[in-house]
Amino acid sequence: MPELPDVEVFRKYLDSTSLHQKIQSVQVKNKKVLKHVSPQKLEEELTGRKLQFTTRHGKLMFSHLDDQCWLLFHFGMTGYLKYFKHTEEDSVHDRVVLNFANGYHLAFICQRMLGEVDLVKDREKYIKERGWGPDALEVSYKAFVELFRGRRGSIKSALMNQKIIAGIGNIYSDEILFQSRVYPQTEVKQMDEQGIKKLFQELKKVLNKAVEFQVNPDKFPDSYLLPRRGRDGLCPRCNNQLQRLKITGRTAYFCPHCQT
DNA sequence: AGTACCACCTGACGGC
DNA sequence: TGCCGTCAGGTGGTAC
Repeated sequence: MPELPDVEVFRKYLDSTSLHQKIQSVQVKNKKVLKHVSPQKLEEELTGRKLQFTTRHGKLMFSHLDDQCWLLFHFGMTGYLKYFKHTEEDSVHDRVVLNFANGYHLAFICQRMLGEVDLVKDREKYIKERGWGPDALEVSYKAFVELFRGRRGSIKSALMNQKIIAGIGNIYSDEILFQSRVYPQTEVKQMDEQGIKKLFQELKKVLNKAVEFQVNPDKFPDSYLLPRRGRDGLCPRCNNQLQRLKITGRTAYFCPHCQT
C-alpha cells in the first residue's frame, strides 16, 4: 500500500526496530526484487554492518550504512516491512531478510514483486538520475507553483507523476482532489492561483494527517474520501454516489457533485 | 510534453 | 469445481 504516508510509516517502523544492530546475515529469498545488485553483492555489503538512520524521498526509502552506501527500499504496489523474532511470524511473500545479531529479523515483504531493494552510493545523485521531483512534504508553495506552470494534461496525472512531485499515487491524489473540490480531469492550465493554493494546502494537510493516523483508514476523519473509496461508496460531504473514471490508466474515485 | 498501451508480477473476485 | 476476464495504493519503455 505504499504512497508517501505509507512509506513514512515504514521509515519510522524501521527506525524504531532495526537501527544500530549488527547484521549477521542476509537472505535473498527472491532475487527478482534485486534489479541492479546481485544477491552476493548485497549480502557482502550488508553483513557485519549496521543501519544508522533512514530517510525518505517520495516513495523511496534509504537506510544509511555509511558515507558510501545506502540500502534502498521501493515498495511497488504490495511491499512492506516486518520486524520479528520467530521464523513462523514471517510471511510467505518475504523477498529479502536481514538477520540481526540479537536474533530478530527484518523482512522486505512484497507479494507482487513490483518492489525493489538496491544499494545506492549517492542518495542525491540517485534521486536526480531517476528524475524524481521534490518530495511532496518538503516542497515550498513557491516551488509548487512553478512545478505546474505551463503544463498540459489533467491535474490528477500531474499529481501522480513522480517526475513532477514525488510521493503521491492514485489513492492520495483522489483524496487531495476531493478535499480541494477539484474534478480530477481538470486541465492543469485551467487551475487559477486560488485553486493551486488550495491544492497545495490540502496536499500538505492530507499527507500529514495520513502519517499522523498511521495510514489507518479507521482513524481518518469522517470528511475523508479514502475509507469510502470503492464500489457503492457515498460522498462524505453530500452523500451522493461516488463515480469512477480512468485517468492515465488508474481508477479515480470522485464526487461529481462536490468536485467541479 | 502527454498519453495510450504493454510489460513486469501475484492473487482475489465475480460470472459463466 | 474450474476457467476466464478484470482489477489491484507502482513504474519503465515505446510508439504516437
